[in-house]
Amino acid sequence: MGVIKEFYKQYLLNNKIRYSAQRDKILDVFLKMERHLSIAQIYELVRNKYPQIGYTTVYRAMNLICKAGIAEKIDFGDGISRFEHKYGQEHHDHLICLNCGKFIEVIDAQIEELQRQLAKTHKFVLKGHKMQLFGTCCDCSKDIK
Amino acid sequence: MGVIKEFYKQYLLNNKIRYSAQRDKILDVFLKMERHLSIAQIYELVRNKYPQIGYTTVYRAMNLICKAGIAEKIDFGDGISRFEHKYGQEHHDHLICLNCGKFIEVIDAQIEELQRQLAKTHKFVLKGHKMQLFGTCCDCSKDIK
DNA sequence: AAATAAGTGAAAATGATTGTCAGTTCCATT
DNA sequence: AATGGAACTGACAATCATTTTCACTTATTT
Ligand SMILES: [Mn+2]
Ligand SMILES: [Mn+2]
Ligand SMILES: [Zn+2]
Ligand SMILES: [Zn+2]
Repeated sequence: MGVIKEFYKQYLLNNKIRYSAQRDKILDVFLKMERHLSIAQIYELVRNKYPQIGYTTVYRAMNLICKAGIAEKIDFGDGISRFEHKYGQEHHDHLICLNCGKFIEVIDAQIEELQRQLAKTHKFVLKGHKMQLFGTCCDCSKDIK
Repeated sequence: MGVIKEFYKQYLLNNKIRYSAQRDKILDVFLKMERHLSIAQIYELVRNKYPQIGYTTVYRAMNLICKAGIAEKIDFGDGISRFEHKYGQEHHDHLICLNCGKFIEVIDAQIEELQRQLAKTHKFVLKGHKMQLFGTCCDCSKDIK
């Protein structure tokens, strides 16, 4: 059994939440999936393997998985929440292509440090941040030109 | 007549869009208002002065004002769009208090420069960015402690 | 003035997300 | 093993911000 599943079970145990068959299957799907899928896409994957599981249950399970710290809900500003892996992943931000929707995960230690300083300057206790750079990716720049 | 209103009229003229009484009044309200108001709040202000103007018209007018480059729609991730002044304003990002909702407008030249470099590194043609720092503001830190 | 185009506002539609609730499953206690 | 309560499920309804529709009015052009 994977370490993440053990971690999840422990989280549920600590919070007196049951580890149901549905939650197990949805976690499996999430752990195997590509990054940044929407609920609709995750539900589609779930439905292929376990057609009896409902949409609402996927919603609830994903919210639980987020609360446990295994997934993170991300918002690219298009009204659709996407989920990405969080457990054991380092923090990163996103470069998003406005043309094809592709995105690149980026991390810049200098920016992160400057963000901390900026918060300090304004006497904010920093809890997190969101940074998204929008533009045209390398491939799309060629096409457009 | 203010320079912004002239600019708006010119934008509408260039795009063969009429300058209606409603659009005029909604622009007036927007130009006088505080920053970062939602549609519901803008509509409330509009309704006080011009009770005959409908909610839908406010929506449409604000979208136009955005397209003209006079307002900018901002998304703090809570499902509600807010609008801020853009004409003649310098770009800035936001520090947002998770406790009281207050926010501070910030700009950091070093971060902006590093963002440009980061995009360049990944061969992205940068069009814009969104950066929000979340935390607890100075006042709320006191209260919580 | 007539014809055409654009704008308005009330109401309905949309779409993502959350709440409800009757039926089911799980667990601890007898 | 039986039972009673708590948690869970899934279909459906509700919510809420935003967009679309459409009959009607207003402005512009011929
Ligand atoms: Mn990512
Ligand atoms: Mn601002
Ligand atoms: Zn692209
Ligand atoms: Zn605060």
